Amino acid sequence: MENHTIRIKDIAAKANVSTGTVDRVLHNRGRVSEEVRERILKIAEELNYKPNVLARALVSKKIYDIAALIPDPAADSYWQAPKAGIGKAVEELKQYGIRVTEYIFDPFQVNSFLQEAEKVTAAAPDGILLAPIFHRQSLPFFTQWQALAIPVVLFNTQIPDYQPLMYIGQDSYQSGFLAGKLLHYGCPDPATFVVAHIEEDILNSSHLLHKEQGFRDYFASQATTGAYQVIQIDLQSTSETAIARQLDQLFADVANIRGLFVTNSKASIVAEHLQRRQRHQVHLVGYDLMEKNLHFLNQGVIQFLINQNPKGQGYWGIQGLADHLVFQKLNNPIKYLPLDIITKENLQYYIEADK
Amino acid sequence: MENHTIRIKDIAAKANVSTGTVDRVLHNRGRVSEEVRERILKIAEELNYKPNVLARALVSKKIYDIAALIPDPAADSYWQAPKAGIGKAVEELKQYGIRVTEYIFDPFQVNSFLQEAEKVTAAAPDGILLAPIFHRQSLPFFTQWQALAIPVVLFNTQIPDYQPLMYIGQDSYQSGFLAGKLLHYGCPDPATFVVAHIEEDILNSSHLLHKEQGFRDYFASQATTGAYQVIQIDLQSTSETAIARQLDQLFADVANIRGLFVTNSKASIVAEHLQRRQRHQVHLVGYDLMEKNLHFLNQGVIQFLINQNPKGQGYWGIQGLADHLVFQKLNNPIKYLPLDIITKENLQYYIEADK
DNA sequence: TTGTATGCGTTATCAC
DNA sequence: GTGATAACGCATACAA
Repeated sequence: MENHTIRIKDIAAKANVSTGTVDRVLHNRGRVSEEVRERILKIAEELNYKPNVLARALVSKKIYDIAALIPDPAADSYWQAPKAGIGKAVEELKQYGIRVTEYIFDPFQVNSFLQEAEKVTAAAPDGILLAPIFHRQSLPFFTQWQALAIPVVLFNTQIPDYQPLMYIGQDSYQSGFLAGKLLHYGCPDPATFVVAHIEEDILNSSHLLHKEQGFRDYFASQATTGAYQVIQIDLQSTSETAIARQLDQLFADVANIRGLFVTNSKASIVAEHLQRRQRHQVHLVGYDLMEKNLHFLNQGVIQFLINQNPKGQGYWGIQGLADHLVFQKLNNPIKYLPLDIITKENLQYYIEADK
Repeated sequence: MENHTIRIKDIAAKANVSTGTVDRVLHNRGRVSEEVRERILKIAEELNYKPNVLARALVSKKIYDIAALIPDPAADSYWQAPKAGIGKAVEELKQYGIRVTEYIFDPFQVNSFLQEAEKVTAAAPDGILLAPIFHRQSLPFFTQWQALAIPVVLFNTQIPDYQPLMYIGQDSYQSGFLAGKLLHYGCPDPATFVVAHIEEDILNSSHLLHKEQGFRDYFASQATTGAYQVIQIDLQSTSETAIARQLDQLFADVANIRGLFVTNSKASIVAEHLQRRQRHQVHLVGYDLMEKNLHFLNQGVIQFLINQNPKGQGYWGIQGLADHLVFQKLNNPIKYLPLDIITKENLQYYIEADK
């Protein structure tokens, strides 16, 4: 009864060669006769050899440098969470030689992104984690990095027509679909629902359009179709009260609005307005556990938040890169994180959740 | 610039002793003069020494035997998931010397539990993971195992007045509270809501009573209190159609029932009845992603399921034991898993979720 | 009471 | 082309 896990030594013995030779074929370093090579490969296969990761990490002095190209949390606090997730992954993986250098850009300054991306290229890291919020501007870098054979993991925003090593994030379309369900369930009677985009460059943000499409399709898919109307509004805060004015106008123009769906993490801006105008009959669904959102969730102004699990996105992004670089494990190229439904009553278990 | 992580050798050099001596004080094996002992401890502290887990696991031939005392999935398929979670954790931890032996008991046979628990005691494992669904019968074993200094981790069911190494599971009370919210949000008008316990020995299952209490308290906490009535029903299926009869009786006796809350994983039993009787206006909330439940979730008969994350419970249970046994890491004694809200539209991301 | 030597499985550097 | 062999950091049997 062979109980012990089989090691390089075992396959060396079985093949009548030394461990050095086995190692050379297992790592494709050549300098091995074809005949021996095939024999060893076959035996390794038969014995179902699995390298001991611990021993490998212990002996390997190789440091894997990963560049994390992420927006500045100081400019938009949403990005605190992915940063925290990255930190958590680093903590777990540093003993395996994973190092992460962060390149922080201003999410409102394209130039800042371009600068930092250039730095990343110059640093020639072993892997790149990136939130490609500037769609168009990201594309040339992808081709650069591809040419340099640097694996890239994307999170937060999916980029059509580009296949990274991995994408980590949510299915935007389905999350909009879910938002439709949540508003509909709380208001089954015929009504008008509003999709609100806030302070976004919509045309450069296809994922927000996917959310809107999912939302519209939910209502279109209901049997009693026609009873629901979905309209869209694009809120830009050029001045302090600009958004308030736009919303007042909306409610003046459109009758029977019973629900609003905010497609990014800024539902609190709408919530504040609803509360001030005492529009208790209007339900509100948004994204992300931002402090301000939580305030209005607890007040009952926001009914549900869909958690994009931003911390998990950072965490799994680094993990995915590590799987590729050190563990040679291949993952599914798309990792959709769950669409967590957060309400006042289950919030507490998500704010301290680790992953 | 000292960059490398500090090792036993480093502190040995600094203390002018050998690595063997340092090792002896670090592991409290005695045979070291008090003077040297203190010096070493102080230096280790100063240098912030952290043992290299990899090297330790590599060299240690110690096998940690963990006994998992769990109900038979064949008797109640709910228990498949914790079993799968245990398997996943074992897969990740076996290279650290973690072995798990499963002791499977019939969840409907107290004697079966007693037998298996005795076996566990006889096996004298290094740790125990247990779903204590037989409350009273578990208690004497806890004292036995405590006397033997075997760490115990509980999952699924919290036991009052007993402090295990860790409890993994949900906050039953809060999940009932959440169920109240979900039914109320979908039916804000005055109505009657029913708490249904199915095929359970209620008096021996305090966690179900906690769910009921949370549910009741939700409605009691609403401003418009008095508008909602909450009643309880205990469904026992002595015969094929017994439950159908009880439910028919319920709807005959009580007017204006708009929602049902099933406190265990058997909401599908109620769902089947609601569908047959075409009671579309009655909402249904239950627990767990059982195949039958998913069927009715997709049919729209069940509106929401609260996911107890049973796979995660098994997974984190073993992880918690491993943290204690091999990594010497101390965890919070209570790990409440999130109350995941599952609906048709976000289901897909939970059925294949890994943890 | 203390120090030395050996091995865990893998990698990498040498000689041959 | 191939096979010894030394290291990685830690644990431990044994020698001193």
